[in-house]
Amino acid sequence: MSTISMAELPVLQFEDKIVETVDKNPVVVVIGETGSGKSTQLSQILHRRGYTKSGCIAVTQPRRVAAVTVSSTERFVANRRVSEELNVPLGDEVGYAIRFEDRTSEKTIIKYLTDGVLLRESLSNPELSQYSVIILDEAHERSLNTDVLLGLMKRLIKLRASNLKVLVTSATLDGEKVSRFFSDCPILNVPGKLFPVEIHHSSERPKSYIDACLNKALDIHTQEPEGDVLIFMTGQDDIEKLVSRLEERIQRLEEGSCMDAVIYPLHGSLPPELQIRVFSPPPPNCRRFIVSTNIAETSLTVDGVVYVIDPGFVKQRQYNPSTGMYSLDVVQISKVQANQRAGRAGRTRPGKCYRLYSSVAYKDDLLDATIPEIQRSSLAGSILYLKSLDLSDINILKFDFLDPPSFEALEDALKQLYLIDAIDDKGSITSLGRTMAELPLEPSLSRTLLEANECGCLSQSLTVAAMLSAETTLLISQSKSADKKRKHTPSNLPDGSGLGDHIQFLQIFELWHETDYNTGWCKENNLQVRGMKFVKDVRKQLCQIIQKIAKGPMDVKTSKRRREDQDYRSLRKALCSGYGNQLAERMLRHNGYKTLGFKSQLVQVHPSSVLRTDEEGMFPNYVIYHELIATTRPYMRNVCAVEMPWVRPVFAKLQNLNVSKLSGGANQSHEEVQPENADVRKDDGGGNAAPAQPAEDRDSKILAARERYLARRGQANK
DNA sequence: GAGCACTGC
Repeated sequence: MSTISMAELPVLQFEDKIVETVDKNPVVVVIGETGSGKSTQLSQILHRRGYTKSGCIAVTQPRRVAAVTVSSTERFVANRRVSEELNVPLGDEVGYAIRFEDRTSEKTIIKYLTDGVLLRESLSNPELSQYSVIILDEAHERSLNTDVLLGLMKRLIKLRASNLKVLVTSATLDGEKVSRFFSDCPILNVPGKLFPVEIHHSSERPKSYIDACLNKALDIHTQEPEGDVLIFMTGQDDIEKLVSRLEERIQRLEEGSCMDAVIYPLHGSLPPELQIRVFSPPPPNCRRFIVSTNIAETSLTVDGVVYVIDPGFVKQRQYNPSTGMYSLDVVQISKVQANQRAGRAGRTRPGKCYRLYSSVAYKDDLLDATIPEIQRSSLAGSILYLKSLDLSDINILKFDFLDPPSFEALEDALKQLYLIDAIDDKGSITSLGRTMAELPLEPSLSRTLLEANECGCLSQSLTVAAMLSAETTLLISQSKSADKKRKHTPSNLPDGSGLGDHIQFLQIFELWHETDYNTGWCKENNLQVRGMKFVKDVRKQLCQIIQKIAKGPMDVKTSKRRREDQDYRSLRKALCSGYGNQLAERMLRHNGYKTLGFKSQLVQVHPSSVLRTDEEGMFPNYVIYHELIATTRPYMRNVCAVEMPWVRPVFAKLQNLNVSKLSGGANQSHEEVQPENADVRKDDGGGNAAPAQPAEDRDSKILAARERYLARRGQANK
């Protein structure tokens, strides 16, 4: 609940300046710190000044409000506030659209939406002609979708120069860069409403972060006046360790020597009822310690925090396109993140932030901004999306990104798309690819769905795709101690008939379906109710889209498994069409696997898998995997037993792969794949953009990979 | 006995 009245919002003092700048320029960067009111006021200012006469105003956000915090009518904080201030019912003049929920009407003139939803709209209306203004809010968070949108906006303002205004809100540290991207457009600075935060740096890095956090927390508790403490850790493990040690040390403090304390862990896999504890105020004369992952950096705002302890690390997922493997690494945070964390101490009154690193380290070691997601992800989905837009004036490899992904990452995406028939051997999108782009799924799953439709197991594949979309949010996480207790009470959940995790996902959902989607059943089986409901929603949405594509009813009904397909052969075959490039072959005498994709690697089945071994203790000869993830070792996560002949068609395509053709021309040289307008961005100073590889190097790599593949294929055929 | 940070169409 905000206590700042409208008149106090800093952004309003700049109204004339903002309107004048927007009038004269197609794109404006707005640097507005927390509390400036930019999310709620920019749209209203432009509405007041007539910008809604020719269309509506879109305000995009990278995410909706965390599901645990809100009632069903507050998907965006800003959204509710704007409708109140304009004194109109939500969903009329002011509406919102998120996945599964469109609360807009013909009357809507200001529309809040996630950037993913705007991308979907753009698919059916590439010029986004209904909008006169598009505000990309929180663009500094640089989500994958925001980056795609930034590129599309740059293009769109050329096409709609006369009737479109774009506003991009950003952080202090990278506003210049965004401005350069948009041909040096003006930057407006709007101050925030945060209270001052005193920053204390350590003189050196501690040997143990947990110890250092522990000591700092106790110092605060014994020496500083009241106010809650927020501590940023990298993951559940460290959080649990710190929480238990902090509890122990605080108990040992002399009674009456300081106020009471409560300690709350906070991370995404915590059940909602434990997450919301941090929103209820503490009892009187009691200090709260919140030991949290990054979730408290942007997603959840905890009121009452006065002290922040920031060790300077975060766990980050990144994709390596040359191996097709994800890794989850602990990395240093960026300056933007460090400032965001510090700001969490100044929301209600002046605060303090203790950084467990030196000011020199802040200045010299930390990157200005976090490496954008687009440089850390597999791009198959985004590339397929862009291809389906039919931007005839641009080559996909020249698409103008604020931070271009590496050539390797683009090439990897093209190869993946080719192998699942989404693009042809010249790199043009196929009709299959167009259909795949309509589905809100990663391309490999879209492909599986379409194949399953041909094989008569569409319904099952819809379930698997939906379950995989929610997967990580399904199981309620157990702390280590609870895990030990559970060992003797084995799960009643089906085991995938030993065929692997995909099949288990299918069986779980079918069982839930038989209970008529009973929430008690979820709890009994240690499944997150929210996660399972999400699966149901995704499945429903996929059904609707599939039926729309097919222009008629399809067999999408969830049903008990049919007698004639006891071993799920059709489904597992269909999976091979989507995941043919993610096939692994077991080693001769042990349970390690080697992958048979572009680059062969030694990997293990993830310990959480339900894949079963045979009488001799061996796993199946071939499996397909959903993803490779390197944690302590390289693992295949979510595997499914398959048979070699099912994958042959994909292998035949691998053999004929000519990647230079896929990327738009056999003679394409290294220079040609630079983005358009490269001149504008030569000195973007980010240094994050990975350089494109020389063409000869690429070709020799591909040749070598092909030889290895042919050698393997010879063996496999024996 | 090893382990998944956080979002989203």
